[in-house]
Amino acid sequence: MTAVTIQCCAPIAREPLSESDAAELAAMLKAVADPVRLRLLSMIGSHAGGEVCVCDLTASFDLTAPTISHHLKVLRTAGLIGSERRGTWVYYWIIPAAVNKLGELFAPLTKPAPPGSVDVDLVNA
Amino acid sequence: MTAVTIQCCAPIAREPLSESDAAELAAMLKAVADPVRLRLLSMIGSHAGGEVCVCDLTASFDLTAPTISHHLKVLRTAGLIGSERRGTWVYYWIIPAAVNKLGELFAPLTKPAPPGSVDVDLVNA
DNA sequence: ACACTGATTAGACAAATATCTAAGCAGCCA
DNA sequence: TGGCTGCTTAGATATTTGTCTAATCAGTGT
Repeated sequence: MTAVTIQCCAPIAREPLSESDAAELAAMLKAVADPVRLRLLSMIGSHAGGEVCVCDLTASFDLTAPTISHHLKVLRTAGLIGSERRGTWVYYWIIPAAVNKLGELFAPLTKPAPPGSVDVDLVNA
Repeated sequence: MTAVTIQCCAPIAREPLSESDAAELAAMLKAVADPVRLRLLSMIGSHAGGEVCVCDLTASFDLTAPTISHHLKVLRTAGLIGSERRGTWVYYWIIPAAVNKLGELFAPLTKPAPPGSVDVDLVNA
């Protein structure tokens, strides 16, 4: 299905990143480099149905609603999630292309995998 | 210290991260969520021979030596690179297992999809 | 219109951080 | 020994950031 992989950069261990690519990627990484946002992203991304209501997220944290809202905004601004209001509630979903982009950045060099087929199996050990 | 945990977590879109896993991963991500450190990491990781002398890194940046040293320390503390002094110079190398760990975090879920599995259905259960 | 709930925005503040200068440490070489 | 170079540590500072409270916006239902 050739997942939509925004092409940006080679894996980090293949060639040096340009200054601008590094800046762009660092901005995305900064968005996920927070425990709360990481959990939010995984909650949203792993949720059956592909969408999560904010109301289902806040309960899992010991934080106020504005704080959760702030973190969601950071993720959204970074292009990692999308959102839409439907009636009373606001729903969030993950944007796979953006997440894939990060995955490719740290992809191992043992296998120069073309987009779509990532066969990381060294987890087995 | 930086416990070198080779394997840690399922991809971010497979299941919600635990609080402690999120904290551990966020610490690693924070280390790479900086343009300078990203470039340093890619310079080190992509260098032929697997090692780079600090003296070869500083020239590429418009920063003072102590600042570069600081960033290298952050990467080293996060377990992403190793270092050793040999004579006059200090060499750095990448630690692939740590980088792979990040790659797996953002790995796409294309593979473990048995027929009729939960894909992206917009049905509100 | 009004009240109520869900979510975001605005503003404030403490904590973390990226950068610098100055100082210290480790090897080389004359 | 002394001086020189490469790198790190220490301390200071301005900026960024995570969190809160208070206020505001958006929808629903009397």
